[in-house]
Amino acid sequence: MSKKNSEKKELQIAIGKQIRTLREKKNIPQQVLAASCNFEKSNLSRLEAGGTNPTLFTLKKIADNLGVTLKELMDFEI
Amino acid sequence: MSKKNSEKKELQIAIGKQIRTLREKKNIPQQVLAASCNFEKSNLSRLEAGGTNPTLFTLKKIADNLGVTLKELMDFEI
DNA sequence: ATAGTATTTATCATTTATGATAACCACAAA
DNA sequence: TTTGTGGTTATCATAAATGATAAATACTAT
Repeated sequence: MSKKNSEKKELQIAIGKQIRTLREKKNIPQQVLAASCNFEKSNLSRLEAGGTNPTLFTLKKIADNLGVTLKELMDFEI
Repeated sequence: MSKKNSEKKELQIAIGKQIRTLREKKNIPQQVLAASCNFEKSNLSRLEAGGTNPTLFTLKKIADNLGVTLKELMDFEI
């Protein structure tokens, strides 16, 4: 695995944790957040686990449905 | 075109403008930023024009090479 | 006119995010 | 036990982001 790809993976894990943290802070189940974002719970689980490199639009839907701005969603460490 | 897709397009245009604004503020040519991010100038042009919905990793590379945080990169309207 | 720099646009191949479904695990409550 | 809730994991197809190349436009300077 190249350096590039491990950086990518780290980033995915970081955003996943950030989403999970914000979601749990609001006591919203994955199912509920996923539904309001119009995606499957399985796919949100994958995202929170760091399994994908989300697009901006995906992040925007999540931010909106968590009641935070994109800027706030991006406020996490490396 | 669905509402969903026009929202997506608006978002793409907004992030494109934001990247261009930050890049021009630093007087960095597309070519140079693209090279430091390891992608083609043509693809950066496409991105700044709102032609794609970038992934988080792409945004991170751009933020890093513009000398801003992801949070700062996401500080734009809509 | 020519050369150099910056950008745009089009196109095509490849990789990957997302959509979608299903089966599974853990736990608590009836 | 069974039912319900919350979450995970695997898999597959499809849409789309990215990689890569080429050609065109625009503008400046020599």
